[in-house]
Amino acid sequence: MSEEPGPAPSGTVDVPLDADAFEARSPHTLAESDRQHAFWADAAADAVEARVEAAEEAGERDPDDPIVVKGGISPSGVPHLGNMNEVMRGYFVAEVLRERGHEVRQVFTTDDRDPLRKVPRKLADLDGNVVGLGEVEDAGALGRNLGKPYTAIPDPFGCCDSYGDHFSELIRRSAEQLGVDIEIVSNTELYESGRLEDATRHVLANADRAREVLANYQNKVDADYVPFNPICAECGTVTETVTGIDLEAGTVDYRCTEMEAGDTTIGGCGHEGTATFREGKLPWRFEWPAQWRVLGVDFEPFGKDHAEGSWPSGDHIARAVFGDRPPVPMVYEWFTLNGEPFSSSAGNVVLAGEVLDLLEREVVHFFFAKDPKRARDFDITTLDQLVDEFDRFEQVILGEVEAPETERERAARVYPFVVDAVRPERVRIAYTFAAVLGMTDDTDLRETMARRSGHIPEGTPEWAVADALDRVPLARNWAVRTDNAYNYRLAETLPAVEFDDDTTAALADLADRIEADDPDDEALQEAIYGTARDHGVDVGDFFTAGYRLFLDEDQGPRLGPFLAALDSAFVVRRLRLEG
RNA sequence: GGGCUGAUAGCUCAGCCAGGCAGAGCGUCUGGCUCUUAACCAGACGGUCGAGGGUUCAAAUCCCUCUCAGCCCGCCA
Repeated sequence: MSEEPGPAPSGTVDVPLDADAFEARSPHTLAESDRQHAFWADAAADAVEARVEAAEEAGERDPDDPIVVKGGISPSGVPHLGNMNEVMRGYFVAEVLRERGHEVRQVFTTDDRDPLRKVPRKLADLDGNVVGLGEVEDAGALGRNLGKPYTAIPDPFGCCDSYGDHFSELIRRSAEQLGVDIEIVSNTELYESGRLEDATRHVLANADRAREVLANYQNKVDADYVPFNPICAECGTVTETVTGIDLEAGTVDYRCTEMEAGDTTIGGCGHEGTATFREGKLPWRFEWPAQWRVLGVDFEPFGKDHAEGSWPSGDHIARAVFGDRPPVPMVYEWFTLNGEPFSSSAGNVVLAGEVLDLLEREVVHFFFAKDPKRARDFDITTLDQLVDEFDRFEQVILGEVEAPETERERAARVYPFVVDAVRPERVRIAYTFAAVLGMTDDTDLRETMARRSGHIPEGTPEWAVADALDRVPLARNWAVRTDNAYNYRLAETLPAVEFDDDTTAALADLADRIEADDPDDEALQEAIYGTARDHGVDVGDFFTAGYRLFLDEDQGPRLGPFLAALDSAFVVRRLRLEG
């Protein structure tokens, strides 16, 4: 197998093939930004605008074309919150560019032609419920499909056309739940439709150049290396032994040999055949630049794992092999979950949908709007702190609290990208208190308690009341999930209690006072103290008796306002130990 | 071993580009509210800005060295 070396592709003549002479662009775009911004997405947007301008001046790009922001992952398993960086980081840059008057498309490649390299231990159904491998119908089928593209493997849940489609659908749903409109592009579809055919032909036509450049980054590249992996027509695995190339016909000849896949070696079937350029895939290091070319990508964020390997080689290959201008890169740090790395196999995952059962979308956006250069822990036990931080951030921009100049500037710039609309009349119930309100499922009672406690001021518009109360089920879910100090439940029926005679008499007395005067929250609080004193009951013990009676706990929220907010007939009955 | 990125109050984080009094919130403590009770108000406590050195009138900020953590330096993606 030998190719005529041919002339260098246009646009690549000045690009050195040696990595020492090439000098890849640093992907740490934010750190290198020459302008200070309150919001990191502005710094990224500056770089994108500079790229677009340069490309237009060079005649490489039509000024009428929209700017393209891309992200992408393999649909290899459960798409967790950390994976959503690929969606959310690009989203903020896209929104900033839109605000600056650009038309922007946010595309997302699902790299579904990648081969399955190991059997996942955890899967998730389309509703986002994580299940163990053993819980699906034919778990063994996955093991028999090692080495095949995700889109060529049956969906273990039987609901989608393939394994790849299943997890791509989960990614799509997650993005939708986060309120981000992405155009999902199936990599398999790019190959099968022929959209990647020219790029594939180009790489193979310049195979010497491709080899020489990639050899800077990967040791296994030798004279026999062919930058194309055909799919075996016999066994369906992605294989790598190419024995001949026919550029004219757009085919390669191959022999299906064994292939290293992580720790395991996937045996080839030995089949010898011919595959078209649509029946295989480019190796990742070429595929990424090929996607940039075909989709016209201007900006691409990626995790720190790509910063030192894939990015420099991708930058180099785009320029030296394709003669293309690579997109503006941006490295983001990874998240951890509850202090540990996200790990599907260890079960340390949380999906976007699950998070949205605990937090308003705005709060999740707020989390993703923080500086991507910093590794962050998403700690479920302290979500109240995150929400408090968001609430304050909101109060700062609305001028409701004093704050240092820098904090005000940052809030003013970032806030509009985090919320759907800036609504000064909105009301937030403190997250922990919202969790406490979740002690009852009675929504009217929740509202009454929120109003009486001052969390919902007089004159709040109806929509704002409804929005504020929407936090209650979220905070309740959190309290239940973490089983923390805010996990109260209003005792629907009389708990098993035993009080001494003085306490019983005092409770009955308190019932009488409530029945007679219908005291407001402060008056009721006073009445509790007064009653305890009158009957010679220790105040602390009396409060505990109250919490026992209504919550079946030893502690609780401020008792006066709490009881005042409840239906008084119910309170009287309970105090008399009648039910 | 080499490279990249990060480290600021108990916790969550601003400030660093372009040097100018060490900041915010939460938590804690104290006090207030006729009142031990997770909602409210006031105040206080809390710092070797990871360590050391250099430049400078002045360093969290700029430079160098080091420590720790994550990632990359096989293959794959």
